[in-house]
Amino acid sequence: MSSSKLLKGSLATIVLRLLEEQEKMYGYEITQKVKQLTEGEFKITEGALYPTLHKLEAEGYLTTETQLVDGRVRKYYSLTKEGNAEAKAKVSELEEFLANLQKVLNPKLGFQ
Amino acid sequence: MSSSKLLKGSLATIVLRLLEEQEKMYGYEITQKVKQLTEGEFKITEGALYPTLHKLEAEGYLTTETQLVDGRVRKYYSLTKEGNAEAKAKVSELEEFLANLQKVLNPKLGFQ
DNA sequence: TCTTATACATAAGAAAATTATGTATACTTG
DNA sequence: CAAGTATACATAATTTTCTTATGTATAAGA
Repeated sequence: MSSSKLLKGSLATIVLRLLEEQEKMYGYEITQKVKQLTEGEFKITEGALYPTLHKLEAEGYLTTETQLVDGRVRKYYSLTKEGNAEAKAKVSELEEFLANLQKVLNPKLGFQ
Repeated sequence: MSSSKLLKGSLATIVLRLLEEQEKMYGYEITQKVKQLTEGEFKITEGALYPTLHKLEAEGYLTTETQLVDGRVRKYYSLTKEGNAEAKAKVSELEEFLANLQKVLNPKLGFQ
């Protein structure tokens, strides 16, 4: 994820979350969707995305299906049953993390 | 930061933010403060914290002052003028990042 | 006396990015 | 029609930022 180099470790969660919302997505589509949702702020790099997709597939969370569209290959990814559970787990783990991060960033009440 | 291995890249921001709130803090104190603010959820490891403090000092964002308290050495860190600006910059950068992350995690309205 | 807490530090290794590079097709524009 | 941009995949080298392990040292509590 470029454009801020923050939040390393959230890419897999983002991918899983998007696939909860949309049955099948291919890599390039994911980069464009994230770009669109964040109005250009997040730019997922291919060097980060493809290894992440391959890893999630190797772990059994995603399955693939290749299609030829307009003379170009597209590799569609979908959640497996385990991937669905993993998506829920990762998203709530991330949300808990973000809630705790807020506590540290806004410690107004925490300091006496 | 242990306990979730998420959010790599936010530790320096957390340190700068805490020092905005509290003039002087020493390393161990920072680990305890974060632990307290997150009710034990974030455990900043020394292997992550000390190199981060040293880097921020080398970059001119922090100054140090060593004190001997109860027979033990404490190295207090404070924000420099540049550190103050960097703290504001890093915190708002992180907050923008979090806002964008929310857009991706809750894309209900983004999908047609 | 032994364990836990306080307090610093560094080194080896792992994880997860960035940056660079490569291949290939389709579309647009001068 | 040539060149650049967009689409679409992939991998390798490097960098950043952690975790884990280790080391030193003092103080307090059991």
